[in-house]
Amino acid sequence: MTQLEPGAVADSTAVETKLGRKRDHTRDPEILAAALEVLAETGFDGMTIDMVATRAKAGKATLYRRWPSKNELVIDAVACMKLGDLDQARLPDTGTLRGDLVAMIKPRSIEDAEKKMQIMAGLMSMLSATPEMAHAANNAIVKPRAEANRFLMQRAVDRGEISPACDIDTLCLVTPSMAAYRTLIERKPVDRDFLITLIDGVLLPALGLRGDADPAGRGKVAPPAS
Amino acid sequence: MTQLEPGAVADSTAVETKLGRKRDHTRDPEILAAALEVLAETGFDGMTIDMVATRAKAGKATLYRRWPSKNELVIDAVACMKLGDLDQARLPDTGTLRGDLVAMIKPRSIEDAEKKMQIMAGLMSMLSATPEMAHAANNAIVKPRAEANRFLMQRAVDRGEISPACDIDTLCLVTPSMAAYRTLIERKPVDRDFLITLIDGVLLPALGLRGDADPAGRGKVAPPAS
DNA sequence: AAGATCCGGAACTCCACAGTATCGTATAGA
DNA sequence: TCTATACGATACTGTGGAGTTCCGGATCTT
Repeated sequence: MTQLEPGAVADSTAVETKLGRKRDHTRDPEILAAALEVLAETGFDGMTIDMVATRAKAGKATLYRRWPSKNELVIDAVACMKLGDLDQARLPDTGTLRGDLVAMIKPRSIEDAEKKMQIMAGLMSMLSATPEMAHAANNAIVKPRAEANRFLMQRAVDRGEISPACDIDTLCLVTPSMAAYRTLIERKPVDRDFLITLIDGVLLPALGLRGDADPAGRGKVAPPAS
Repeated sequence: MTQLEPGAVADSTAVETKLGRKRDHTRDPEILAAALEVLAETGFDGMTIDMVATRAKAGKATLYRRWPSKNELVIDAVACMKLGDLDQARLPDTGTLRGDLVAMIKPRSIEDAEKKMQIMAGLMSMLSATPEMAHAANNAIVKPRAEANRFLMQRAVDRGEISPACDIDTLCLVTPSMAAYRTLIERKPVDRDFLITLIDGVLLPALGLRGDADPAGRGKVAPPAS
């Protein structure tokens, strides 16, 4: 094809080829992205190589030139998954733990997590058979979120907002676990209300803070932005 | 075959047949049990009708005489799944919430839950495509456990051990959710230590009780205003 | 322009499994 | 013993998808 849709992915086809022998497979990103999409929509078993190829506007042969099997392709796709904006440097810092936790609830973030959960659902059948897949999936999908929570909670400990005796290692998994459960099994939406309920009904009480009221004297409760 | 293994399932084949036209499919229980076993071991997509038939020492035709398709068989198997010993009448009553929660941790119960989780993992790929399956699975596998937790917590509220302001509806889902996450995604064992950690590190603190000690003052938790 | 390289598309093979059909046999009732 | 019924085993068919091969065309190199 001579031209690409302008909207989708930027034309990266004819970039590196001038380096003579350097011809790596420049279509990899599109293909991996397509694989993730199909994975989220149909699950691993429902997904066919043709679907991925078609979605990526690639030939099936191209996929097999790069990955030896469907399994490898999916593992690669999950491993190369972009992680979203969960870098510790970019996490909110509102002065209170509740403020931070609430500030992490953004439409963008929710949507991102939802898509990841769909992917996770599609991978479930594969997890028990392929341990490396289980590992890759956990690392790419849920661990980052748990780590972000742990960071926020640890900072709250450091500033004296919550007690160091709190079981942060366990508590930072509450939100990811219950969100996963809600999406994968209950099939209910993980929306803002649900997350607020988790924060005020589980996390903060467990940390010795009251739900949506300002605890001791520490000010700065971020207004739940409506 | 003339004889059956004595150990396995009691010979229920030649029981009802004397009722003339009453010949219902007396092998159903064995077949459904076999289906659940295979489901737990290989997942829905890896499971074949032959596996189930072989496991149940039945012919493939027998399965198709009873269920029109693989889908229906699995749905039936999950729906008919025995629920374990979670009847409210038989729940522990030790006098304290912590005592009750800890008393629910029994090897039998853990093992049972683990098997259910394996089945749930095998069903995941089916859930999005078959809503009735999602519903059946949730009802049969996790809801009973959440309901048991809710019952124990509500009793604790009634006896004044914890505040009525606590978000029991959410908290009764903490254990099932985090156990599911740990089994399905982290692939770690849900053992006694983990469950105790949940009770003392999340549930009781969130309910205003201290982890492993009895809160002398039993301070009423201030209701989340507004 | 000529040659080389890579890609998209499509046709092909092979195999596993869903679902069907057939047959021999065990059991129950007469 | 004779008949009927349900079952187990097995052979068979059809289909869908993994993986392979081939070809025409596009792009870059020389």
